[in-house]
Order: sequence, then C-alpha cells, then structure tokens
Amino acid sequence: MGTAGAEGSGRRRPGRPTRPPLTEDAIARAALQLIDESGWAACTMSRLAHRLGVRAPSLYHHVSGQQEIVDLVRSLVVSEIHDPTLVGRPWPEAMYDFGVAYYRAFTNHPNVIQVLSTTPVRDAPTLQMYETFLQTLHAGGWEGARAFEALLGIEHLALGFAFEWNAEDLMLESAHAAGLGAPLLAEVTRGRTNQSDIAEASYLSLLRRYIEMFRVELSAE
Amino acid sequence: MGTAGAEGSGRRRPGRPTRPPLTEDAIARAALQLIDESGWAACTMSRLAHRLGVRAPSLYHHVSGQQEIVDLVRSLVVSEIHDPTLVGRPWPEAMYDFGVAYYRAFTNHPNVIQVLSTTPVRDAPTLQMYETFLQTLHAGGWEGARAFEALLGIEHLALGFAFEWNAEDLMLESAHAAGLGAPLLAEVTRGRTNQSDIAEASYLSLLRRYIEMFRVELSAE
DNA sequence: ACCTGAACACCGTTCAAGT
DNA sequence: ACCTGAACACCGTTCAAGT
Repeated sequence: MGTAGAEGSGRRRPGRPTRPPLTEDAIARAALQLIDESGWAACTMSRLAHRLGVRAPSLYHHVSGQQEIVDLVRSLVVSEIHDPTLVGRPWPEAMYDFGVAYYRAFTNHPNVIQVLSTTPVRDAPTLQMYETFLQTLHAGGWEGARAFEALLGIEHLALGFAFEWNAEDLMLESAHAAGLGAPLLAEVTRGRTNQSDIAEASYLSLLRRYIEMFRVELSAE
Repeated sequence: MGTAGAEGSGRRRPGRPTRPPLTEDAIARAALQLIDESGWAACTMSRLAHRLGVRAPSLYHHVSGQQEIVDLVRSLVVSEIHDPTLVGRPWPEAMYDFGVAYYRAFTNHPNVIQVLSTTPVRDAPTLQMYETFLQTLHAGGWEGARAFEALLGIEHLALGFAFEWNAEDLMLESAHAAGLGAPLLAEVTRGRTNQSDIAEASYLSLLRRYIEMFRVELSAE
C-alpha cells in the first residue's frame, strides 16, 4: 500500500529518523487520517503538526491556515467520488452512480461530515465534480437551475444517511436515560445493532425514488 | 394600562438600570437570539454573558457549561415543532405535518443547524418529541425500528433542505471564481435569487414521496 | 527555505474571594 | 446566593530569530 517505507531507503540511516518531507499533500492526508481516527475536534493545528513531527507554526509555511486544510480534506474526499466518465452516460444511471459514490465516500470518512457539511465549498476539485454532474444532466436535457437543485438534494440525502450510518451512539444513552418517559424510544434504541444496513437500504431506496421523481417531472414537460 | 407602572417599575429607578434576572431560560433565549443573528461561532460564553449584562463565569451558576446551552437551545427550537396532538391522527397525515413543522422551525433558525445537526440529543423535550412521533406510527401499525428509521430520514431531509434554504452564499463566489473551469456551475449560481422557494418546493415534494414510499411498503407486508 | 520559541488575542472552565 | 477577577490549559495565528 503506502509509499512510506518503500521509497528507495530500505536501509536504516544513522542519526535521528528522517521525517517525511512536509508538503501540502502530506498535511492533507494526515489531517484526514486524524479526523477519521479521532474526529474533527481532535484535528487542531498543534496535534496535526505533532503527528507530522513538527510544531504548529511550521504548518503555515505550506498552508495558509485551518481553512485551507478543510479545503484540502474536502478535495481528498471528493477524489474518491469524482468520476469524469459520468458525462455522456444516461442521466438517471449517472445520477444513481454519483449518489452511491457520494454516500460511500462519506461512510468511509464519517467524521468529516461535521466539518464539510457546514463549511463553504472553495476547492477546485469539488467545483469540478459539480461541473461534471451538471454537464451530465445538461446533456440529458435538464435546465440549469433544476439540475443544480437535484445535485444539492442528493448531497443532503447522502450526507444525512451517511451520518446516520455512523451515528450509533448519538442518542442511545439519553434514550435509555429517558427511561419511563419515552418507553418506545428506549426500546427501539436498545436493540439497534446494525443500523448501518438499515440506513444504507433506506438511502438507496430513497435515492431511486428521488431519481424517478425527476424522470416523471422531466417527461411531463 | 392600569396605574402608572404595571409591575411596579414604570418609574425610572435611580442608579444603574436593573438587568433582568439571570435564569436558565433567559440564557437559552439569549443564546438562540445570538446564534440567529451572528451564527454559532459568535455564541461564545463571554459574548453571551456580555449580552446578558454579566461576565462569563456567572453563567456557570445557572448552566453546567456550553454543552447544556446547546441542549437548551435545542429544546427551544423543538418547542416550535412538538405537537402532542399528533398521536391518534392518521400516520401519513401526521408524518407530513411533522415534516413540515420540522422544516419550518429550522428555516426560522437556520444558524442553529450547524450545531444541532452535529451534536448528540440529550434534552428531555426532544426525546419526548421523538416518543410522540413513534407513538403515532406505532398506533398506525408500524414496527419500532422501521418507525425510528423513518423519523431519522425525515430529520435529515428537513435539515438538509432547511440548510440549503439559507445557504445562498455558500459556494456562489467560489463558483464565479472558478470561472472558465466550470461554466455551467458559474452560470447557474449567477442567477440564483429565490432558491428558498425552490428548496422548499423540492423538500415538500420529496417529503410526500417519502411518505408514499412507506405507505406502499407497509401495505405490501 | 523552512523550522522554531515566544507572543498575541482569544477560547471554556474553575475557584477563591468578595458582597 | 450570586457575581467577579484571576488563573489554567488550551485554541489559531504571527513573527522575529535562528539555521
């Protein structure tokens, strides 16, 4: 897998271990990894720097600040979604595949949802992904504003259910603590083990209906 | 009305103006107001205290910390949604009304979405609202886990579109900045004025289809 | 060119002290 | 009982030094 150990230096050097060079990309990957492991709140500049074998101020030689780190992380996640070959395929098919890829990327990285879903999009790769999606729908005869609306709808659905996919511990204790006051809620949350499967099934089903809804509307015009 | 000063203080008292007493409820309302005006990031303990005519540490005599303030704000917003008369009404109707009320509450307070959607539910009023919803579906013949899933789905949809309802400025500049690289995106974001209406129409339409989907599934069993 | 310690203005929270 | 200043451990960010 990673290039970390392989890169032409199998032999151990004397002296302190050389740390991998600090680059924008290395920072982005470390940030995503840190968020994946410990959540967004744990991704502070100093902790991120420490993980890279460096002090916090050093990061500012490679990125402009925390905001840019968010942009870089978004680009990284989007790279797992973006598929330029979408253009030219039938739009319902393309829309479904996009929706699934989007959902999968965020179930792979559930902890980034908190940051990315509440932060403006500013990075080129994400804007490019949007453009590709709009091109696909444009080729399918969609009007611009409507296509954009469909895009945002899919994003919200995917993010919501991907969040839920992982949200197991969000309200379980409180529901139990609520005890007598909310017996149905307490019972339901007690036995919830594989909500991941349910969330995924719900999402995929809803996505199909969402697409179907647009197909009907489009053909009615 | 009545005599010169109802509540005994129509007359101006000498000395510094008496500030309203500091209570849990006053703190909660001030916090919601502050978030509505300036966003969650602006709702720091010291700014909140300042608005209440007091210093930050004073707040800790009435609330346990920022986490409890979030709980109180959630309870406040939920009080605009919760309708105990839901139980006993036909579930599709009740579900639709719940979905609309939920959406409206968060378009009324778009800035709280960022906090509330990424924070565990711990307050009794919200748990009670969930319980009422589950009771309604239970009376309609729903199985517990499925009902919970439907509830979460509606929440995600409503939150997503309510966020979008207000997200006007989220990616507009960047889309323009993207310029030549993303012409379709740039064009679409240029003319978007009343996205509120579009978002609401999309949401309501999707909500209806969501309910219809469950009705079909339920009657097929 | 790039890393660093020290500094700055801010957080949330605690606590002994005042009244 | 309730408000306060001072303090603590943390933020993100800047910058003059160092090499």
